Amino acid sequence: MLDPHLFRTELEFVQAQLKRRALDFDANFYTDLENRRKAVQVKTQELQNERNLRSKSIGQAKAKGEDVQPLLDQVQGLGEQLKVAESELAEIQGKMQALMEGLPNLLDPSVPDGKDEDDNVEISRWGEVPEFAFEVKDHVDLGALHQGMDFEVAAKITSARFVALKGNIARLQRALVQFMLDTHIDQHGYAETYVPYIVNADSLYGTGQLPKFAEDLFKVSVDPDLYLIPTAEVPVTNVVRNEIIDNADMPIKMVSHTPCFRSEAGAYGKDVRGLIRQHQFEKVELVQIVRAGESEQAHEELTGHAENILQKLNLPYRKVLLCSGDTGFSSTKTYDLEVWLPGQDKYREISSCSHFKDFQARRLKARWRNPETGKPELVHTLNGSGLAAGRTLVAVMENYQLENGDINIPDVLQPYMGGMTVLKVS
RNA sequence: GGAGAGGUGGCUGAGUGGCCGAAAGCGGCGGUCUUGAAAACCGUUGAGGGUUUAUCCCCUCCCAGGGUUCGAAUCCCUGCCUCUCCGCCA
Repeated sequence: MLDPHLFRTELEFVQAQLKRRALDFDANFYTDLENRRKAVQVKTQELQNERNLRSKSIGQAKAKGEDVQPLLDQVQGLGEQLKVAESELAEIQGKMQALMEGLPNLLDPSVPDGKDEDDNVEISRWGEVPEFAFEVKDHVDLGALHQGMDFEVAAKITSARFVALKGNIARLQRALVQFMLDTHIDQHGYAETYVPYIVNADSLYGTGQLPKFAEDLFKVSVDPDLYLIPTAEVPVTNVVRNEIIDNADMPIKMVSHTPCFRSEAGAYGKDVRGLIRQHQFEKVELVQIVRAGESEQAHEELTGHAENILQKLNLPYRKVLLCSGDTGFSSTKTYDLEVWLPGQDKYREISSCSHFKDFQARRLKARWRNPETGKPELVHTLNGSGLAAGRTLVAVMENYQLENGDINIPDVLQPYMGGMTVLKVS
């Protein structure tokens, strides 16, 4: 949610900024609503004040043993007036709320204008794209060769866009997760966090998935409304919902490994082969809750933490700054990390690191107490994949493959694989 | 699943219709004292919003949502959550 104060003081600026999102914000509609809100709110509060004063005098008169009937006669009808005013106010506020919560975050000035992913800006590249002296296999063929990746059996168990992993391939994914967690905990200073995988609507509202993106979610219960998490961002960031955090506890850095569930509505026909786009996948997520002045630097650092995983795995990747048209609803600025996939002969997203400023915090009512002012202030939130484990598994398999289909195990993963150095095709 | 007890400020906890945004204690902040610190003492200390240049003033909030009433933390209804005991279970 955007700062309502900004709308009142710098409406043209907001309008111009939303235009970068290809959003035509109707300022007249807003101004109209806002003027009505102001008038009705003032009127309502005046009536409330009058009611309070009169009620108080009735109380005092009664205490003195006076006859209160004349006073009671005076308040005749006031309750009805107030009821009308209050419901009118509630209606206007509801409309205002609906308008505001549908608006995306304003983009950071450094975000380039553009229409879609083709206009994203490459910031850097790391690593050598491997040259193979043989025809490379993609992870689907490699997985089949190792009898470790079975899409048919998954489809039988549930439906399309799921996978069953077996044997060393399953273990390799687990090794990746353990390695990522240990690195973020021991080297990057994150606190391991275990959270529920089913969340309520308030939590999804807080991070911005609801009310706009309900169709992307798996709903598992109607009463109460509960959903499978699309990312650990939701439960982990909601740790601080409705909290006022002590200065001493800031900044908060949490890392969590969870499965993620996405309905992928509207993605039919995209990435139908393999592990790239599934309804369920494993991800290690980094979340930071920081002071306003620290968030930009935190964003760079957090992205660096995700990059460090790729570097330790020696996987070639590039860092991309998303353009205005590709930046997510809640984000003010997002870096994507794209790993090289030999099976596709291109870079594919493996991590998305976003900075939300106070956009989520305002929805979450997540604040910290600034010791300088003694007052609560909205925190800034950030998150990023560190990394998507399923896609990392794909990247390792494809980049580390040998001609006969064997897969070398990256050095850093070998301790997690019982000392194995290579996965042999049996 | 059955029975009972509860949800009040940063925390503990009093408050059963008006004098309550709310006692007391703890914690925090400021001060006195002290070379400094501790202790002691004094003062101060919830959040959100409206109006305003600002002060002032006003409104809302005692788990959430409804209701009763001139007036609700307090009474009624619904929901959610927590705790205790029993049963069951990993």
